[in-house]
Amino acid sequence: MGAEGHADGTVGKALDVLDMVAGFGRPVRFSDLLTQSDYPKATLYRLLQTLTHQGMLTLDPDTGTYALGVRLVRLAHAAWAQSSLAPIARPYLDELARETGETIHLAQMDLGQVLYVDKRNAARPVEMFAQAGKVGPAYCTGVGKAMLAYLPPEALEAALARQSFHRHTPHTLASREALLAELEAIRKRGHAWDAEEHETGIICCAVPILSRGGRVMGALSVTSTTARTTLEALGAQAPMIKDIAAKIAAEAESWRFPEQV
Amino acid sequence: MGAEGHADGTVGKALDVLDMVAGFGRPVRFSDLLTQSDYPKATLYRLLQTLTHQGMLTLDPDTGTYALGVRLVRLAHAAWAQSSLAPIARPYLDELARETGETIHLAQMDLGQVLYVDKRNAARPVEMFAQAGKVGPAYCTGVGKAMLAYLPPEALEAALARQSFHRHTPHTLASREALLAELEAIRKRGHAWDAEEHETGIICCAVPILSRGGRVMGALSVTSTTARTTLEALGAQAPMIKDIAAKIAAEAESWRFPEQV
DNA sequence: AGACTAAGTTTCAAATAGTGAAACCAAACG
DNA sequence: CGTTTGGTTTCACTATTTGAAACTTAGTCT
Repeated sequence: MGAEGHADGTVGKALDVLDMVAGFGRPVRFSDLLTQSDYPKATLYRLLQTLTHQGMLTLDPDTGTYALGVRLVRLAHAAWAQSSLAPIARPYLDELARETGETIHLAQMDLGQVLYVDKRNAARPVEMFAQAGKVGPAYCTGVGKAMLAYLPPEALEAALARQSFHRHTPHTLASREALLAELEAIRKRGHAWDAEEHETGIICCAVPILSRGGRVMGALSVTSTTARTTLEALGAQAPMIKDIAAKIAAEAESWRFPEQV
Repeated sequence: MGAEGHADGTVGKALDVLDMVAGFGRPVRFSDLLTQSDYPKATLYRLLQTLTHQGMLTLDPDTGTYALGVRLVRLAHAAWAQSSLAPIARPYLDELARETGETIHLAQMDLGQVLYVDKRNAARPVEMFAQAGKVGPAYCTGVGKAMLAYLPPEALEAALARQSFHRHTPHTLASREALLAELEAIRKRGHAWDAEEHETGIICCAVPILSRGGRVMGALSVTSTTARTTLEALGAQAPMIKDIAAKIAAEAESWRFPEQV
């Protein structure tokens, strides 16, 4: 993590620092950040000061460590409520979870990565904050591939450039070419598989959530294990998943959902 | 909403804009923001552009409206996990909810306002994102007063300056003086009441979560209704609530929790 | 103790990035 | 078809940001 591309302006740098702090996943000291970043000492120092003053970071005076501030949590609540599909999709996810009894994921695209914005766990009650907000790779997950397949050329290109193509399992499509072929197949088929490409034993069936104009708004998936079911059996559910995705899309449409990269 | 005090530097302004967009609670057009803010057209325009480019905002090309971006959701996940008391307090909240059967709130201080970081609803299962992240007034809520009472002088002063002292109910302490007297009483008593000061019929008992050094880390409250119970009955629970708060504090201490304003 | 080192904070002139009034453009309106 | 409304771009002016280096603590080692 860290070492972002090119941050435009002071704001970009500040946000970059924010990401960096987030990346550590624990309170960090000034010097930790200094070694990570390319910013010179004084610059980084002032950025941290500003962010702290703004409440985006908090500084523990005793240990001299920085952590993400609560202002972020507040902003995020608003972000989740207004900018993600989650609040709209909520009742539909419940329905799908009831119908299938499997794990449900709702995801959106965030800078070439998959961002899970909501989830239903087969057994447990929902625990949102703890689950949503996680990110995952796009090239080897059902939701990721479902979205990639319907991205417009430039956006796809940008997303592909950000894929790492790590071979998680023997089934992972670990090259650009293999992935492109699969995307073509997904467009033909209308839904995406995850055939143990990310984790052995885990399979899923995913469909994109498309606006009327064909814009990718997100993706929806039903996940299970090879122990419990097969790809074919999951595939039988595809029409229902597609149906739910369409309902979500229709409702989101009326909210005129903004474009995702 | 909007019209923040004085934003230091470009970063401050950008974050200010972010807050403003969040404040609307729906996608906003450029001109909506323009009328709200004091920033001149061009400045606001460039800020929006930068934020959009950074993924903190998204711009719907069709409607020309801005909404909070998904990057925030991602950041928030990290913030919630690493910087709030919530993950630590989780099991204790469960315990308290089981014991009391009432609604439980866990809050922290955010720029003079109360930020709810977790919640247990008497009946329903937890629904985090939808509930946490909300803010409320400090001067007329149990958790707010519990925290104010133990703030160091300068921080209290800063917080007081941000209170609006709106008279929500006939019981609201709607002046600085009345509030200060109550804070003194809270310190004596060791816990705070909300005696229908925010909403008629709603009462609660709240205690601060204090670090070993006496720093305010957050507050914990048990809420009920006048229909179901009385302040006195709630007061009987105070020792237990305090006990749980102490446990949370102790565990947080080992994580060396950072200072809150 | 005294000398060394690591970690964080401050300085200051140079350079860059941000500012905002005003001009411009485009689409919607009457 | 001229006008208004809403959004984008320009450009000279300025304030902010920059970062090497100097400085200050607070530990550590001998």
